[in-house]
Amino acid sequence: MKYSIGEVAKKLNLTAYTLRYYDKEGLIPFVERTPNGIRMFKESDLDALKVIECLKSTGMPIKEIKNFIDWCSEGDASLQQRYDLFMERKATVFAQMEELEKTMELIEHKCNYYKTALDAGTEEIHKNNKIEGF
Amino acid sequence: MKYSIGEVAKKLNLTAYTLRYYDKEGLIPFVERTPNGIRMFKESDLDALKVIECLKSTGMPIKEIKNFIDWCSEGDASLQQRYDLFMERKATVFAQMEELEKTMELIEHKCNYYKTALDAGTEEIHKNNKIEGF
DNA sequence: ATAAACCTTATAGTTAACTCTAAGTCAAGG
DNA sequence: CCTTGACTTAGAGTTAACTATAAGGTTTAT
Repeated sequence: MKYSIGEVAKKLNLTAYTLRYYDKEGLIPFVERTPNGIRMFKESDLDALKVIECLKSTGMPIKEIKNFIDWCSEGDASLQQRYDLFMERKATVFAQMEELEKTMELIEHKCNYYKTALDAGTEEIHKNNKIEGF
Repeated sequence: MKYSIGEVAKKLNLTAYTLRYYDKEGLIPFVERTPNGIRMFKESDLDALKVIECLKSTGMPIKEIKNFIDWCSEGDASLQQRYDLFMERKATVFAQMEELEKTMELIEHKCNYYKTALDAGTEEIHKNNKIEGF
């Protein structure tokens, strides 16, 4: 099964513009074309795009993702680099999770703060509390 | 205890440029000045900045954060809006956590994939596996 | 008293990641 | 045959969030 750029855009919740931009940036050099130049995405191309989106969601910039794509076409010589890359990403994502936990704690604290204030009808209820200044 | 813009920048791991930018965007209207116009940050201003950084880390754009800051100076009339804002943020952060879990799963899968390939000396080891295409 | 190290303003420049426009090609349906 | 709609390219425009510059003022240490 092959897909047009519009179909892939829909499937992956991207735009055709974005996919052409990725192509221009060298992220999807493996996508084949019809004789008249139209991109034909294979199933494996979709898998690759999912990995690209995964890396992007970890905050990796497109230029670094391109390095990884380049390594992929270098074959076994780059296996160590690619392993290292994912191990480093794993650490990054772990740090992001911890960061997000802390964010959640403050958000929940604020939810409670405003719930209490709302129940009391005024924020004054917190004004004695030296810890909660804002 | 009062702090200069440079001290606050260091404390919160921002730059003085960023803090002046926040001020220009109306994020910190409560920061007072010396008679000759120099910003003097109070302890409570640091707390406010921490909340701003927290909201920012949830992906909230600066203009929306400004709305919240405006609500804060409106007093009790905006308690409901502020409560709603944090409840909505809570849902957002929860969704981000779930997203990050999925990302982590794919990353860990890739770590294993490359570990196996590295041990075998070649990526060929995965070529029979129809599920793992990339 | 003079240089270093801060601060101020207004405004211009940068960066990443899109996002869109213009001009044109191509295949299918009425 | 001709229109519709999806595709192509090159290149320009957008946006958010900084980031830096220029020109100048103030405070502190020698």
